[in-house]
Amino acid sequence: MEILPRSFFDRETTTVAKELLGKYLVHRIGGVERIGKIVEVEAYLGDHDRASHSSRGHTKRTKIMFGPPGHAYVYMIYGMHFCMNVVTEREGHASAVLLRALEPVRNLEGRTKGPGLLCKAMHIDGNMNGRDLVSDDFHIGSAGVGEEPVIVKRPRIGVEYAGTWARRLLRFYLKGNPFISRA
DNA sequence: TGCACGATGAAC
DNA sequence: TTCATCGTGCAC
Repeated sequence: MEILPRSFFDRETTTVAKELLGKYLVHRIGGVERIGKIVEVEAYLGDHDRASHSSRGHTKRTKIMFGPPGHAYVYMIYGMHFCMNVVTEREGHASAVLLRALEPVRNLEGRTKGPGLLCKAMHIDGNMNGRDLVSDDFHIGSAGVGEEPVIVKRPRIGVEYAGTWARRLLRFYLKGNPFISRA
């Protein structure tokens, strides 16, 4: 398995989002290596995207999104769950890809369908915010070229407040995969 | 300093 | 459909 380089993330966000499908999220902590295949993601395009946290501007919470690509943006939602994003595009362009569901591959216990459950199963919490994903113990891995996946495009979940941005087809998942958070 | 509200998940 | 639960952003 090959660690994806920073150049992978330094590209247009929807391209990165679609190409993350079928890749592997790897997290090694406390001597345990956990691996899950990414099967569902959402793209958040930048501070012009009304559904994106970065649309509020450069704040303490969103500063990671404004930073260089290839880093983890992890935030707490509803006071009890964590969600993980991968920061994309050049520094200053506040875009990211939310990881929504994983197919368990190695050492994953519990469910992985949904951004909060995914983080729990991978032992990802607020301490991981800002971590560089181009690293040995926390990264996205590629198992090499496989056959071209069939990708389904849908509106993003839980962003109804975002006006026309709520209708954009920026949620992507692998067609037919049983670990999608919801059809 | 106070307050409304989530890029959710689970229970009912 | 309702609710748990708290950090963030913005109003005052």
